[in-house]
Amino acid sequence: MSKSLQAIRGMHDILPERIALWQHLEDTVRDVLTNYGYTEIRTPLVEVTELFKRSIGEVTDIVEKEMYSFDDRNGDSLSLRPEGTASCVRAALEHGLLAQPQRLWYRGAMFRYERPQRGRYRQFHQIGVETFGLANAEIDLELILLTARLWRLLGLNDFRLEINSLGDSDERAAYRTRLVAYLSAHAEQLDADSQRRLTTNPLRVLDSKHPQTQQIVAGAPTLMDDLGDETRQHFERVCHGLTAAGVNYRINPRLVRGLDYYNRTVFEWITDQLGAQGTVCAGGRYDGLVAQLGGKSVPAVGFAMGLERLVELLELAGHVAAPPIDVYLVAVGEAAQQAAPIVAERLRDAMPKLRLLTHCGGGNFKNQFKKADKSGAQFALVLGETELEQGLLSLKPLRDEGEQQLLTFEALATFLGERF
RNA sequence: GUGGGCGAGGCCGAACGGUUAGGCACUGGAUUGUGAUUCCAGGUGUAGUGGGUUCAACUCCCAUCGUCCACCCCA
Repeated sequence: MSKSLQAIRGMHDILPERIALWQHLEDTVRDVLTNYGYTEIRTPLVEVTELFKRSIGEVTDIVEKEMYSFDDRNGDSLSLRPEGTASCVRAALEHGLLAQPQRLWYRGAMFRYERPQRGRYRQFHQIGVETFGLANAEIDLELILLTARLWRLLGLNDFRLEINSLGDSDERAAYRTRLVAYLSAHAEQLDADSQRRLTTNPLRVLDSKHPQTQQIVAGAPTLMDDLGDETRQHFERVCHGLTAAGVNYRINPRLVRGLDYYNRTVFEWITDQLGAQGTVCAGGRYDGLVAQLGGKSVPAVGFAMGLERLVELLELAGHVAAPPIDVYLVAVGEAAQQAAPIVAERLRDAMPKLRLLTHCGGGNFKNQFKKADKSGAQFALVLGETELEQGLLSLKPLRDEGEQQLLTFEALATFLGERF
């Protein structure tokens, strides 16, 4: 058990008992996105390392110490993708998708070499959405409203929405200077991590969890004061739209995102039910990234959600979507066992929607009925010597009262057809 | 990378320095062609691994591996 082969630390199997939950989540998200006019894009799991360095930021933790990077056989440095936006932008650029506005989404595994803990894994799964060529606040709003709808459909209502504006790059630079000045004046009261970030990434000091640092931060200047008219109006339009749509939100002036490419609107959906990793969906605007990766300047907004975290919430909420089957075909005796798959095919032809499980592997009646019961099937369909001789099938209800009846195939198809 | 908790059968799990409770699940039987209830019987553990202390270790100590939680970071 302990010394046998096992999955890599932080990478987990998703077992059959849990798969219904995953599929429910994935299907719901896909349907919502499709209905909003978004199309899926699929990109490779591996990209040249350079792509992530240039998009996420060379000095971010993700790039500095969390990427699974390796040299290809020809010496190129490649990396497993730690997030989806960079690949999406790369693909859009490469295939000339950016001449028009695009609404794209993707799903799949991401990889980060972090210490695993609740809600955080080395291989984890995201569904992300990226829009290109849309500069107005309305698209920021659409994305947030879309996620709000998604939570409603999933029955997840314990989230809070936090939003902020990071301004444009020059505004942020001005703010950064003011912030560094303020924090430097209190440098000796900051925790060690925050002192270090003072030089590397001062904005991140804002969301430090250290109590004493938080006290200092509480008195810090806020970015809002440095926003110009245009940026401010953009943000206000998003806020007003949320209000008009009846979506509650909280402006959190200390909300900054960990990836360098964000500007203007940033938002996070947060829950308190998952311990320390409470962010379930997060994103924002990144108008500079496309140009940064070599394209023309194209505005962009996107977000990503963490599926492991959402699945855990669905589970906590009591969603147990085990897929029951409709009919379990019991076949006892050599001849019946051989005939069963053929009969099953005829049933499937007649009722394409029927969820029919054929018993395979022998066993007596008692044995097979036990399995029929366990399967959750509504009915057991019996094919034994008697049925075979008479060319009939027995149908027995397993979930409610009712007699077992001997039916012709046609009568059976009619009966089941009315139900499934 | 830092700090802490935890490792017993397929799963969960009590107690205890002196030959490992119990529950669930599983298998067979009571029922020869009929499940879920009930009753009876049964199998599965060198207690993650290695070392130490002890007359004696699942229990105490150390190491190692794994896992979980938190910091960091982030979905």
